[in-house]
Amino acid sequence: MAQDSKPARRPYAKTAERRATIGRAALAVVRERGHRALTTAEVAERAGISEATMLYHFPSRDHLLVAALTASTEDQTQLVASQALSDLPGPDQLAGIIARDAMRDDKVAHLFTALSADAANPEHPAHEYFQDHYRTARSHLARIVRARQAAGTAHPDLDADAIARQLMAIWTGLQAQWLVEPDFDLAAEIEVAFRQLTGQSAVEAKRAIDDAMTRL
Amino acid sequence: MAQDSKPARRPYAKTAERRATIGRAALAVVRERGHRALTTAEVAERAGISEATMLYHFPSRDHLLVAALTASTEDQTQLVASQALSDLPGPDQLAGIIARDAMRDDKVAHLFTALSADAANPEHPAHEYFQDHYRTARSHLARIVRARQAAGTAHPDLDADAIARQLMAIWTGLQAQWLVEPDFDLAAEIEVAFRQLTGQSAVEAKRAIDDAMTRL
DNA sequence: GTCTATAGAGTGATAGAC
DNA sequence: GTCTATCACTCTATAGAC
Repeated sequence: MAQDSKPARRPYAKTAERRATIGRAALAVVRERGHRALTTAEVAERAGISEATMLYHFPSRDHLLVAALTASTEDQTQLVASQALSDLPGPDQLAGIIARDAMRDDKVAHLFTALSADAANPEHPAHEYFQDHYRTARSHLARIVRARQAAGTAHPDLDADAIARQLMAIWTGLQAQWLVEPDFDLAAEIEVAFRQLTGQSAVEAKRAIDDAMTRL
Repeated sequence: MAQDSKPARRPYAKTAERRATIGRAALAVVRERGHRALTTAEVAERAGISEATMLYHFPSRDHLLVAALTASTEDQTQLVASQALSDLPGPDQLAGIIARDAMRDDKVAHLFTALSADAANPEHPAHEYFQDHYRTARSHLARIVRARQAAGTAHPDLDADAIARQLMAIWTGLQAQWLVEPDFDLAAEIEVAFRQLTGQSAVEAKRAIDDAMTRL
């Protein structure tokens, strides 16, 4: 591997910036019109560049939609961070915050659900995104569950990884139902389900047993 | 309402038949090529009619996809009925049977997930289908949960309707995850989650308490 | 109800200059 | 890296005769 005689160019910083700009523009379009109405032309216009240039950075419309989702994920992370939370926030609190945001603006949730379906195709740009997203979210949730187990507010026998997968499933599943029939409180239902699955009730049952034993 | 002088034509029986034929044809295409590759031309060819005629019965490709899903639902009902089940099969058993079928042939599951996303749009033909589907499936599951509560194999304090919604959510949510990363046993995970949510463990905990009390 | 034939229609994506 | 201009097009969906 011979070294190049010239110092390497580094346009990458600028590229990252531009990609971010395009991603925000795509997200803005999704929020205003919904992902179905997003066209490459409009995103390019919003980003202040030509369509061809944009397609240089994101080679297809689908890549653009994934970029919008990625930008939205950053916003959600910000949102959670902005909330004053206890030292050890439960999975239900985290999900509740994000779900309440989704209820205010369902366009992004709609995009999420649509792409999660496309992601089944390994060729689709959303495939890799969702592999990462699920993995990251699950490990995040599992860590929280383990912390709560250590703190005694979750049943110690639970398999944190298995529970994390279930939490993600019920979260996305309820959201998909809610998008079709928004006749229930999505955030509240998610919180209840999360508490049930993280074994709050099991812990209570165990405490009841312990109490009974103590009274012996 | 004056009566017609001529006896009314009744092409409707034939129409229903034809619609069924087209639905099966659409399902066949989905199973072989996946819903993304389905074209109106191929479905018409399989059904042995012209494309225009088919579009007379199903005015758009999306209607066709919904018809395929409907046909598949019939098959699932058949499948469940064909199994020798105990008098009071648990929700986990029912879902397990269908999920195991989905693992054998993921094309229909993929279609289901994709349309469930489209169903968020009230204009989309899948909207009504999914409203019905969710409602029907939930009431079915709720009935089973209530029966099990009566039989003492589910915790009596559970809200059957709320649980049913959670069951549907975790079912479809796990399936969506599995389509992206088929690295776990979908049916087994669904069964475990169903048992957890229908309060099997809560019942066990309660029994432990009762046992403890008895030993007093 | 069924068919032949047609065309709309929007859109994603590319070639090639600067 | 950026832009102008243009292509390529695959399907869907309709018009209108039988």
